[in-house]
Amino acid sequence: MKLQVFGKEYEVAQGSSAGDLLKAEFTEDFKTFYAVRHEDGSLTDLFSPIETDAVITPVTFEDEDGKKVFRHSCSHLMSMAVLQLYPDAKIAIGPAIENGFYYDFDVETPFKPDDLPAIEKAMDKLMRSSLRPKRFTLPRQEAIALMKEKNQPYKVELIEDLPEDAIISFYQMGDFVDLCAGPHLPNLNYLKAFKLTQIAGAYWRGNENNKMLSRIYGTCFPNKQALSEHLEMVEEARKRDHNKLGRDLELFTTVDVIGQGLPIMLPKGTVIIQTLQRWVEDTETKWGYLRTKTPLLAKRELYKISGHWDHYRDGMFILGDPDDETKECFALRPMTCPFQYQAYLNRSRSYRDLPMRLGETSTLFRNEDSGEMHGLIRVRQFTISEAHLIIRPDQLEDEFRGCFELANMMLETLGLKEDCSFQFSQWDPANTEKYEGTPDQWEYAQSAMKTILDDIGIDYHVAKDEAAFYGPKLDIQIKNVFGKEDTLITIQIDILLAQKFGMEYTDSDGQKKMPFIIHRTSVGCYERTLALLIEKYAGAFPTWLAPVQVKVLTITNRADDAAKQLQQMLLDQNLRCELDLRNEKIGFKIREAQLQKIPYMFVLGDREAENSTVTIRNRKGDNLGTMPYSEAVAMVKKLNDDKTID
RNA sequence: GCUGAUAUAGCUCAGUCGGUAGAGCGCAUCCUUGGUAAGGAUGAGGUCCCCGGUUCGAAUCCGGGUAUCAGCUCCA
Repeated sequence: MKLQVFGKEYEVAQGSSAGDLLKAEFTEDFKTFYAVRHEDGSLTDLFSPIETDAVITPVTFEDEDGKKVFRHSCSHLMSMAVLQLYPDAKIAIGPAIENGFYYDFDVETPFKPDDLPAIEKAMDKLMRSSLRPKRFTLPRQEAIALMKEKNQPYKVELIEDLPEDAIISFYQMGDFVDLCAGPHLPNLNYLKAFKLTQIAGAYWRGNENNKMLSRIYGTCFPNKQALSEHLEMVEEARKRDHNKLGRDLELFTTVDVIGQGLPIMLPKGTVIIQTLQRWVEDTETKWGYLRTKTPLLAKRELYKISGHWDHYRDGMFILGDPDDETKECFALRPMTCPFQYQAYLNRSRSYRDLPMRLGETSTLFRNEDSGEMHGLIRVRQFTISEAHLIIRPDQLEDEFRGCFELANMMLETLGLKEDCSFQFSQWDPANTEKYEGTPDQWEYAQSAMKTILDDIGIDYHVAKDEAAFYGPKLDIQIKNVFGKEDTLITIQIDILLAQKFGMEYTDSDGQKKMPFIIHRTSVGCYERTLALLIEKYAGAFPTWLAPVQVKVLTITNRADDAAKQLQQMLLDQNLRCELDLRNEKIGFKIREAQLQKIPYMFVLGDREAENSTVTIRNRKGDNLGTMPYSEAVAMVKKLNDDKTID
């Protein structure tokens, strides 16, 4: 039998394993090999016998697949340790994930953080026992019988869901047997550096109607140093967490009497949001948008027309009894669409009026479940730069492209572009109760969007069953500091709602026709955008966004009048400036300004004041030299106006 | 909504066995008026998250709520 590794061919005996060969030929590297990948991409264990000629590549920790094998093996190790300590535990699933692994258990009382050290200790002991896993397969009925015998009902359920002809494989280490497709490390003693990181509840099979299991998360690395480096990195990332940093920098706060998901923007946070908002509104105006200002609430009847009453009632704040048809009932708006359509419907429209781009800085209310809120990322009231473009069908491509370009320009200006990815959110034909419209209409809208996206040439991934109920979306996704992904910007094609609202235009041929609508945002909702900016810049915002752009520090109070004069010069240029006239040492004042992450410090003593000059320091503390007031002000003014990412 | 954890001064935290609370930083006042990472002194500041219960007595024990955090689920 022939095995080809790293382009070289070896003759091996029938029934020997890839590991046997690798161990003999690559003694030095052998310990870094975790499993092998075959030409078709499939993975097998190092210790499984090879049945046919094959071309194999060893996978290592550097390899995504290798990481998975490594960490999945560690989840088995943990599961083994848990069963040792809690023999009655029922084991569910235990995959490798992005930075580690988890395993779900059904136990009498959920695990507590205090339980983890004991589990880690048991894992350590098992690791040192140098157990080698053994793989075997069973026919379906025997597989079920084995798992019943081991009293593992979740595994029985998993096997029952496998196809009739599936090969059902198990891995055994001592008494511990787990249903598993593999592959696994050849020996437990590879797992020298692991750490159990947290405990959480998680529904069996991710369905909230199922029982909640107790999940233990962990991570592992090939050596202790890599593990501690990783843990340190996570710790560093936590320091950028907007929910902590944003409060420390006095950008926002929350109060329990106001309620969950309802942050209070403090003056500094408000300045950033206001700066963003003015920029977005001005830019949209330049790009041909008109603006509306529509009510924050409406009678239930409006939402019945739009479909929100049927599709989104649970997510709305309702004022009044929704079931009493004899009385008025209002709801706070969860989006602006049906309100803005009324502006279009104000009079009859001609094809010459289109495209009509209606923008609104709109505050929305969504009644999220209590556990969903997170800092400024997920809130119950937020403000979004929303717009609806009412267009003729022949304008769809140009207008969609325009929306994309606008969003792209804004992401670039904010410096967030490099962190974004694109998601094409489509409907699910199998889940029709969630969506309005016919399959033909969806087919039309989705293929139109696909053509445009392919034409623009962006890299996107398709997400089924993620569309809006009225149409497909291009979602621009961004990851926060913990790697959790959220939608920042969305551009949606809607060929359904115009009809519901009786929106039409008179075409050049005199016929009444139905317009298409593009729903879109240009930057994400301001709260979420602020959160991401805090994390992106670790609170050290580009000068144009910084809540305080310049702090004027005096070395002696003899410079106070000059400092006030300098501040006024900055304020006259619409720059944001604070004074620090306290009788503190200048080093102390500089340090404090640095902690506040203020981009520029203008340091003023009486010697400078005499000549109307000032010494400039940046937020790192670097001395940028001494220059006349006018020059210093102009420098900041330029950064501000150019929206430079400095 | 679900599982778990947490809640003490503006912030970070300590508070033993149930006996009405402390530190550092910050803040205020005064001294210091200076040259690049914490000058000195003095002082103010607490509904120990809220409501109930047990107790002679609750920050502490019990129940219920609220908020915050992590994760799950959800995010039209």
